[in-house]
Amino acid sequence: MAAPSSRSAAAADKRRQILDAAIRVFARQGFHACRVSDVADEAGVAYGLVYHYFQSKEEIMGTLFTERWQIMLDAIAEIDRTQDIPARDKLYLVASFIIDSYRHEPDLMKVIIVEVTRAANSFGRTYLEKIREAYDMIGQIVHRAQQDGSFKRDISPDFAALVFYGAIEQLLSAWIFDVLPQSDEDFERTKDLVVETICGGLEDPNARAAAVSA
Amino acid sequence: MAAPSSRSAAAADKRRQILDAAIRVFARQGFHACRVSDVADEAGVAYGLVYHYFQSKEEIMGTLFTERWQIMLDAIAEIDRTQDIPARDKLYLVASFIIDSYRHEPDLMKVIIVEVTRAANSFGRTYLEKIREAYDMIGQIVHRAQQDGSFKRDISPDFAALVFYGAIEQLLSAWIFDVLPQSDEDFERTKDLVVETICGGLEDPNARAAAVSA
Amino acid sequence: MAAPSSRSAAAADKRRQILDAAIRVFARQGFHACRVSDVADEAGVAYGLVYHYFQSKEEIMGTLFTERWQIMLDAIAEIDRTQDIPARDKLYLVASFIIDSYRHEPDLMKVIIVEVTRAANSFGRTYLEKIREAYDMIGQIVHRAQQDGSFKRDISPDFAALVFYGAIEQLLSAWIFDVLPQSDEDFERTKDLVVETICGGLEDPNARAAAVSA
Amino acid sequence: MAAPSSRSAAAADKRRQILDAAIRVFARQGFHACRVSDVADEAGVAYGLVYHYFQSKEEIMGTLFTERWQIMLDAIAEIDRTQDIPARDKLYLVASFIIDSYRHEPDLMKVIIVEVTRAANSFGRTYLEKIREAYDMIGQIVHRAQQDGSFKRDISPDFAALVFYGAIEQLLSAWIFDVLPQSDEDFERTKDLVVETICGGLEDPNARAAAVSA
DNA sequence: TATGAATGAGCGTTCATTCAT
DNA sequence: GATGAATGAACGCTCATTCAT
Repeated sequence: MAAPSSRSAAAADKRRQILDAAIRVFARQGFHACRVSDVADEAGVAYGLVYHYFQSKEEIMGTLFTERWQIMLDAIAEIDRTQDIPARDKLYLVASFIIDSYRHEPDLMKVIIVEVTRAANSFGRTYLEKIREAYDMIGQIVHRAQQDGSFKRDISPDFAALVFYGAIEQLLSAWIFDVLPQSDEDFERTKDLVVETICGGLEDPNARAAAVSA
Repeated sequence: MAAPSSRSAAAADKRRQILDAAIRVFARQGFHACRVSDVADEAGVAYGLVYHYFQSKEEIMGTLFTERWQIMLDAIAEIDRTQDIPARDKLYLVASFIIDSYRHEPDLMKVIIVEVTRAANSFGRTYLEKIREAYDMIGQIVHRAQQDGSFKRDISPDFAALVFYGAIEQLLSAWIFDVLPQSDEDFERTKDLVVETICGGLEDPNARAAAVSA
Repeated sequence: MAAPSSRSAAAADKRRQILDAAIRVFARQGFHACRVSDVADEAGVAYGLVYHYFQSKEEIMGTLFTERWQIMLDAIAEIDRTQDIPARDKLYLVASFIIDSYRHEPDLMKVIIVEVTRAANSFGRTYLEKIREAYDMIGQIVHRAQQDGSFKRDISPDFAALVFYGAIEQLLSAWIFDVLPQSDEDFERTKDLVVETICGGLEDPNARAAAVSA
Repeated sequence: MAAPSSRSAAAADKRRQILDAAIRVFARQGFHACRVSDVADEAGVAYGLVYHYFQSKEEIMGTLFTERWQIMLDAIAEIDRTQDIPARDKLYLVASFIIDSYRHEPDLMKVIIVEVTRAANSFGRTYLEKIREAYDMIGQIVHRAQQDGSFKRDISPDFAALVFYGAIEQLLSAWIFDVLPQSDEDFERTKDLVVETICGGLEDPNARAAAVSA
């Protein structure tokens, strides 16, 4: 394909600059605490240009969320589509994708988590349907695992999805709040542990078996 | 008369009226989207009276959170203090207390969850220490269960606490978003299931055993 | 005369307490920057009691000014009435009275100078007539001195009064601003010097005489 | 075209419009009694534009004072720098400059005198150092006159400066209060008289000589 | 007389959005 | 596309004053 004309390429650049600046500013100050001029300043563009590319401050946030969330939805769908791997491994891949997203783009993920998925009074409500698509796909994974007998059937898939996603989001929040260490090793161990906790449970099966047999 | 002096009683009443009104208004409109005058109107008092009892809009929120969160901390401490009941049952009681809090005071719990514990850019940061006290106590319960052998030792107590609390908060969020049914039966089943999921895991132990033995 | 009943005496006490507190508060914070409650707190009385004794915050200021200014007017009138002392000595007595007023009641004088006589946009306008009475009396002293030949006739008495009073007020301002030393000796020397300056002039008469004779 | 670029010229115009409007509004209503919207209305600009050019209402006042006071300081410095004119003539030029400032820009000078130099509790304190620079320069003029023998040495230059400036300010206040006539002739005569009073004194030297010789 | 809770108008400031150039 | 001046509605907070007790 032919490269876009330099004019539109430059335009796309400016638009991207604004979005990238918004990620940093929203992450640093929070959506409500920052001004549109802060975004423009961070992007190094004129105030009014923000309104040339976006209808409103909200639209910037919406663009950031929609772009990124769709990437995650696609990734989960891809994971789910893969045949012949156990549900536990699929959940591991989902956790892995989300945690790596945070690892590689902490500002963007912070913004999405803090300002959208956990903000029930503002964007959370607005993008509820998109957010739920993620839960639904996770629920699908659980559902199939129950069909093939690997997961217990007494926990509804939707419920399991909420618990699984809630656990991951809480871990991301802890990183965002800077109350958990964030080395590469920590990220990797967290992937294992969250899946182990949700799939395997906290209880020691031997202890239980022992208690039963006793 | 048994009633307290009419003066101080009336004063306390007005303060309470304002706090109760704030719960409803914050729950309905969100902290940032509502005005102080909305709270005053809802309480049926003059604008200025709000500032007679509270220094700022923030202080109202802080008062609501601190009051209620302390009740929860006390309840968890009490549960933890009880001897001779299994960790799983302690976690059940914790989940039960939180879920019943929501059941009986949904507006207040909505406000606390949405505006404080999940609001990393505003009150969440401010009250981080208080919030973490809850995680710590849950972590203590897990820690003792690992000591007595009932819980596996390969998951750190702090990690387990985050997962457990995150799961519950996500369930509350689902109710707040009105995407889960909220009958008494639903609340009761949720208590069981969240504990069963976190403690027992999603996987079918028999399937695993079968797979292993196969 | 019989003493007032204890009730009215107590009442007078409270009123006085409020006035004295107002002097301190107005001096410390300024009339506009302080609240009525600051005055009540300083006086150790209930908020509402201030409004029992005074119609408004302005009335407190007015009372303070009127009380004190009248004392000064009476003093100047008394000085002026005295026969057989030179005009220069009368002006010395006037300067002395004002400076001693500041020496003994700096807060009260600060309030009167800063909040009334120099506040052209508020109380200064309101009490203009009372303020001018002081100028007029000083003008009278000058006028008589011109009649008896001790003062030159080419400077109008009103003009001379403005200059004389303006000089004193500027000196008080310097003390209020704390840019001039305030020992008893400083106060005494100032009395002499301000009169010497205004009556005798800054120029060295010998130098002038020498220049003329040269 | 000889005019500056329309953009920056327009911008500068608006800023000037606001400052000029502020002079009129502050003079008419007083700084504290007027609202920012009064200034905007008087300037014929939108409310928010005031905050585009100035950080706060206080900054407008500060800008007006600083601009104008510096002009006066420069003028006094220039007068002081002139060689070979008697101190009395230098003081005449200083008085002349200040009085002409009032004559030509009465609103601005009213604002500066009433809201800054005589407002010990607000701007007066803030700009104390700048205000004192004027006194210091006047004191310098007196100091040199004492060195060359034309002025008596028993009055400290700082003291003389306060008396001189205080006298002028009191005269300006009288004009501001509208209690002195303000024809061109009045302004001119006042220049002479204030210098004659302060330098030559109120007393008739002949009378004194006569008294002494008698 | 004494209290302090109750009232509500008023104002400085912010900032998303628009628009002329 | 790009700029940044211009707009004005909105809101938190203050505080003089009133009033029920």
